[in-house]
Amino acid sequence: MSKIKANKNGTKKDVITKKGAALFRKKGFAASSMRELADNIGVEAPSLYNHIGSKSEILQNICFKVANDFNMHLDEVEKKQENALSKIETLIRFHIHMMLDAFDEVYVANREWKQLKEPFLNDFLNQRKIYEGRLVNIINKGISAGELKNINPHVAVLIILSAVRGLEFWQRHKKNINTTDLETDMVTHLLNGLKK
Amino acid sequence: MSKIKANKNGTKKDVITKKGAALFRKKGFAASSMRELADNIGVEAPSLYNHIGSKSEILQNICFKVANDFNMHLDEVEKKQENALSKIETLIRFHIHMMLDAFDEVYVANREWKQLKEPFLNDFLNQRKIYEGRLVNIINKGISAGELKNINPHVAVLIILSAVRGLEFWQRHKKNINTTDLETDMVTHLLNGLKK
DNA sequence: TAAGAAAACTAATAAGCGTTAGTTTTGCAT
DNA sequence: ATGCAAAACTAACGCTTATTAGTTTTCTTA
Repeated sequence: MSKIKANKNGTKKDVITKKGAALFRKKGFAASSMRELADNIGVEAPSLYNHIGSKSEILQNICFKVANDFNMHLDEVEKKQENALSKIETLIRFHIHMMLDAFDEVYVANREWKQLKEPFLNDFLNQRKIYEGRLVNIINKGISAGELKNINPHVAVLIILSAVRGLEFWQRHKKNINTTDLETDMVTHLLNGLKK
Repeated sequence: MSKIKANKNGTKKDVITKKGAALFRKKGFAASSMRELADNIGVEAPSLYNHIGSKSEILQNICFKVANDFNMHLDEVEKKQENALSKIETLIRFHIHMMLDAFDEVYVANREWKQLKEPFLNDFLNQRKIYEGRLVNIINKGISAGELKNINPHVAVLIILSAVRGLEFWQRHKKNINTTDLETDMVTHLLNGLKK
């Protein structure tokens, strides 16, 4: 068959996307070449075009897959009949897990979305704006219900998202800190900052 | 004289560095071209080479200027005869001010250092490692002195640096939140997380 | 005002880029 | 075994890139 291995868990396109995410994280999208990506896969650059349409399309697939994962999870959380604090905890834990489990993809979606072309750039930014708006809503409801401190919900979202994004540095400190410890530390610290 | 304006506060090289930081922040280093940078300054691309050696040198100047500012400030803080908590507060405030006052430069140093060439890449990473080590030391002393909670100092540094870096999103939310309010909010929140 | 230096310009180069065209190889189904 | 489709290959295109060479303009200074 082909040289690009397509195991049961993914098509060849998936392999390219995965390797692309790893490369783009290491070197940045613009500084990565199709030739280098192909080399990492063990194939010549033009062969990639049997499976993908363009370099930009790889970035699109990465960014929108990540965005979709977060959106879908938020859908579920919103449906639940829980108080705001529980919802926020669930969301924080999901963010942490995404960061640890799909590190390359989340990292690229966070830092390389600028390189998306229109109309995808606009679409992506819009989705993120909406996502953050939904988070703000949850916090607002928590404040109204007397669950949370009367803080600026935008600031709260900013702090939470920033803290979780800090896990981008994770690789550098892996040796010094235990993973599950960090998760619980982070959750409790962030939640304590919100609780009334 | 020349078309590149050199006012009393900066040489022409400084102008190029400043405009470079702005461009690299907006589009990323690798996705920025010398032609576009020259265009932003109002000059042809080859003219830039009367003032700088290479594109890469611009990035080096940005990154090491930022690193130097942080290192020199930390030198001063370490000299002071203060408790750990005060030192940390001073440092947090400095980070926030750097982020707000030299936004483009700090942003680029934070996100585009990967594009540095050797030996500068190694040098930069080394400096950052040492800087973080010194922060860890301050926190460790605070713990020993009974000033701070007995937390993992690496986690503490991670959280502080991440939170401050979150100000990268600042531009998007400027309308919603007051600047000085944010600073005090951030300082108190971060310090409360450390205090015993 | 003339001389010299600083800094702009135009033109060009070599290298690398994403991508296409055309061909050959590979692997599966009959 | 044979035929077909998928996917690899080589070669090459047109474009953009950072940068250099050589020349002209601009400003400073005496």
